[in-house]
Amino acid sequence: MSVANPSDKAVAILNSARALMMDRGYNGFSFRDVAAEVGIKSASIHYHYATKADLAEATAKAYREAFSDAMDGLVGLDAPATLRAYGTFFVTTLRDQGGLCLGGVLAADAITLPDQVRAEVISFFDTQHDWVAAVLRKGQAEGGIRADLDVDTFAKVFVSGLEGAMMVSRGIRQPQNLETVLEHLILLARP
Amino acid sequence: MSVANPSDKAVAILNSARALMMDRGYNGFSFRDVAAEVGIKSASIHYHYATKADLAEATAKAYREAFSDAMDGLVGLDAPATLRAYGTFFVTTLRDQGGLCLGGVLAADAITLPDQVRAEVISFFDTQHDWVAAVLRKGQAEGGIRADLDVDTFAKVFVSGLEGAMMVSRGIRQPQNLETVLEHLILLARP
DNA sequence: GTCTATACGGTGATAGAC
DNA sequence: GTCTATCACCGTATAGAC
Repeated sequence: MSVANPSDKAVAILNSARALMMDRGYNGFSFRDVAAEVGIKSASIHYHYATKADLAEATAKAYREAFSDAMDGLVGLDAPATLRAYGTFFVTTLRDQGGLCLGGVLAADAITLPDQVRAEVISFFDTQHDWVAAVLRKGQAEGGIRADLDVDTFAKVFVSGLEGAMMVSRGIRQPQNLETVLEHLILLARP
Repeated sequence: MSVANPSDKAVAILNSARALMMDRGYNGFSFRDVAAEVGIKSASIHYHYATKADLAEATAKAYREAFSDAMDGLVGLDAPATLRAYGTFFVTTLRDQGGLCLGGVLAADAITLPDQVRAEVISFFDTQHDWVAAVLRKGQAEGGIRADLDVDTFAKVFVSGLEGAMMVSRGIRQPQNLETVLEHLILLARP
């Protein structure tokens, strides 16, 4: 059922673009790739998204919002467990889809991105850094996080550590390396 | 002077390919880009390197060897200072050339890489992890590194943290963020 | 060693029929 | 909304003259 507002096809295109970009980056996917997955012709995609920049921008925005919703769903856990659940988003993506974080992929491609997509990347990491820092701050108050930690800086180490570990782990064909890095990062934050 | 063994042009092509790949990734540079920089036609590149895969492989191999030589030059420093000098390789690359580590860029592009290039990526990170772990182990013996640290795991956190921070820092247009992450990683390793 | 010329597939994008 | 047809590139790669 459901009335399907922004058109089912538009959503299908967005999902396909997201999966392809997480796998191969902005320069590694084409309208024809998306068309083949969705079951339409590449020309038809332009009806929903005028340009590749528009498609990538919409994809990045939807990803950022969905990621924020997922983070907001992490309640009722102490700080270390929250960090673990957050990191498990990355672990699951790599293990189940073989893909990277869309934010990280686009950051790597940043130089070649249209401005509007680049702006989404900046917004994505601002959100991530702020959210992780807030978790750490609460953890310090509860005693689960080292009291002498600079939370804003450690948040950046944590996020960049996970992003880098995703790429390196996939690159060296050792996906389980990501989990190792995640657990060690959490360990470093504990008292 | 100098007799110039592997042909000056071949070296110039390699250097151009390295800079372009560090900036835009494997799928973001072309034979025509290299040709324009070196001052020849793109067809002439094929005389030195038959295919793009061959060129990328040779570039990655030269990068890995040059990086190893640079690491071997870091002697006479204690462990924290060695880690700082190592991390400064990354900081300098980002600040002076605006480029990323070639290993990290290729890891991000790993899915789309020819096998021979992918193999170089694996070799690169094996070298990095082993070298950093050895520095940490020596540091533990000297007392400059936390004795309870799992050096093999922290080495991976350190390398992935720098790789991720390079991409994120450039992506959000805050290159100085890389230095912040580097210093914090060193701090976390100290007793 | 480098050139010109060219082959040939992939790419984003548009026009216009249905 | 989706299609076919087409465009104007750009990509790697090759053949053969110089």
